Amino acid sequence: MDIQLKRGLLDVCVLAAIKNEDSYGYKIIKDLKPYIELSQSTLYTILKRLETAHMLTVHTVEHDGRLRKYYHITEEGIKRIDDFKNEWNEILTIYRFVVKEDEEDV
Amino acid sequence: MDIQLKRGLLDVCVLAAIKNEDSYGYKIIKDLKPYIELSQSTLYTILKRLETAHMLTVHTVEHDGRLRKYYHITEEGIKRIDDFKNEWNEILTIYRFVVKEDEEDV
DNA sequence: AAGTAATACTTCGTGATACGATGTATTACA
DNA sequence: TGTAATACATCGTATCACGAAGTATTACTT
Repeated sequence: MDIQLKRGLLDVCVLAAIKNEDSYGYKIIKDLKPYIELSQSTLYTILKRLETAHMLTVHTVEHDGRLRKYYHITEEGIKRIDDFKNEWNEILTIYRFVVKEDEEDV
Repeated sequence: MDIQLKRGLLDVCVLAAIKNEDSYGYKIIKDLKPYIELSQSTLYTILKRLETAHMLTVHTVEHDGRLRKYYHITEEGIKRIDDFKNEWNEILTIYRFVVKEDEEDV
């Protein structure tokens, strides 16, 4: 998929991935794989960004002798998903414009 | 609207705006305004990028004593719109994932 | 006649971002 | 013994949207 189209979707996808259950980096990548592929460097960049924006909190848990960083969504993170759902209507309007122009002469 | 969400849509919108009739910068901005707002600096950056990518061609026409640069879509530009329409299904899948996760506990 | 809005294109600088490359470290399995 | 899987971190880079500022003409308003 076009890189540019992914932008704007990535943050929300990550938030959606941790919304119902706290999760950690490696699992998030695997969970999202069927929908959107993202590399580790991309994911950790996003997680750090979302943490700075207070959309999630982090807590470290020991698991099988190694550390895992679990990410927990905050109220602001939930609001971010809501905002996205509202913005979706604008996206749809734009999509319809493109299709309309495209089919005008078919 | 979220800046990131606009990315990926911008290029295609501009191409859609010139698809049925050659147009020029100032008019493109006005035509797109109801759907997506973009500044002059943004638009001209996009037009230059699309020209470099051979998705459109430029020809200058004198109009009322001043020069106007008309943009004409190419086959590749038309293909770009087609590609976008295909990618739209992936976007929809992602959208549905976000909504599904979001409504799981409602 | 003077001033302002609209038309029309250009360039510069900047912050945000996705991602490849690379590194570290442990566990599981062949 | 080796390799894949698990798990997180950092650096550098190219791309990009956009504000700011500039240039120049036409059209209107006062």
